[in-house]
Amino acid sequence: MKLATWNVNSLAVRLPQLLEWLAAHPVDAIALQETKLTDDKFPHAELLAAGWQAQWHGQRTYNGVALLSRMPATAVVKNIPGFDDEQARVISGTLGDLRVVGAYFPNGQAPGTDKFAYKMRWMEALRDWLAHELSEHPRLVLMGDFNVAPEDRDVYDPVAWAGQIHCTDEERAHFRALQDIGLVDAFRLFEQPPKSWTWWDYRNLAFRKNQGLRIDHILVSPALRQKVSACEIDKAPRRNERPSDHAPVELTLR
DNA sequence: ATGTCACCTGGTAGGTGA
Repeated sequence: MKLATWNVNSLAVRLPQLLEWLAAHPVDAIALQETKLTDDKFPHAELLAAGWQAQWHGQRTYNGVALLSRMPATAVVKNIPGFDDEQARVISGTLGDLRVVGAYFPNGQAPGTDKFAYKMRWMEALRDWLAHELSEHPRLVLMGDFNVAPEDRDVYDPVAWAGQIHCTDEERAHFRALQDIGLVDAFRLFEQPPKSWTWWDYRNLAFRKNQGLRIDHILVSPALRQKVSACEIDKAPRRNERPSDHAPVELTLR
């Protein structure tokens, strides 16, 4: 069983690259973020023609998430139940005996802003909801663009980024709160190359200089931890012409 | 290098968000 997550930064622009990547990577499901499409514009016919079932939750201009899978997802839930939110950021579904939660965490802009406060509220609501979900779905995967670099080793220049958005103590505390309910960062279950990032700014020749952050993650529940056999970042799509600023992350389960 | 990209409005440029 293989799962993946990818912030495509506009599915309208990136659909050909997504289909190309999926054709070369035999995943069973992929969570997408920043589709930036209203639901009526979602390319479900094109995806179906390529063999992909899809569930989606979009909005105009910003955000938007989707869950593509070879088998149809059941018990689909959009956003965080009980958390009133106009932004489309979460989509969940069941695949076999696996509960999959795909999420696009708020960016947060900068500490002290309203958007940062929203990010903190949102992460707290996600954690509270997932604590309950885990009791009903022991085999659960949370994956997506977390917009949090959990540790200094997830940042190309931790000194320059200290206290900056994605790297603040508050964001990292909320990330640890997800770990406190049992979720495990699958990437860190394995020895990984140093300077492993999932996002590189479009500006400043950041990708060429490998100046990035690891902010896209796949977290697994305790029941799945022993089943994880690999977790890898695929940098290759970041070298495409007109790439997303994020790379996909892939998980292999026994 | 405040260096790009995507999307919107309302156009052939400027603002917002990331």
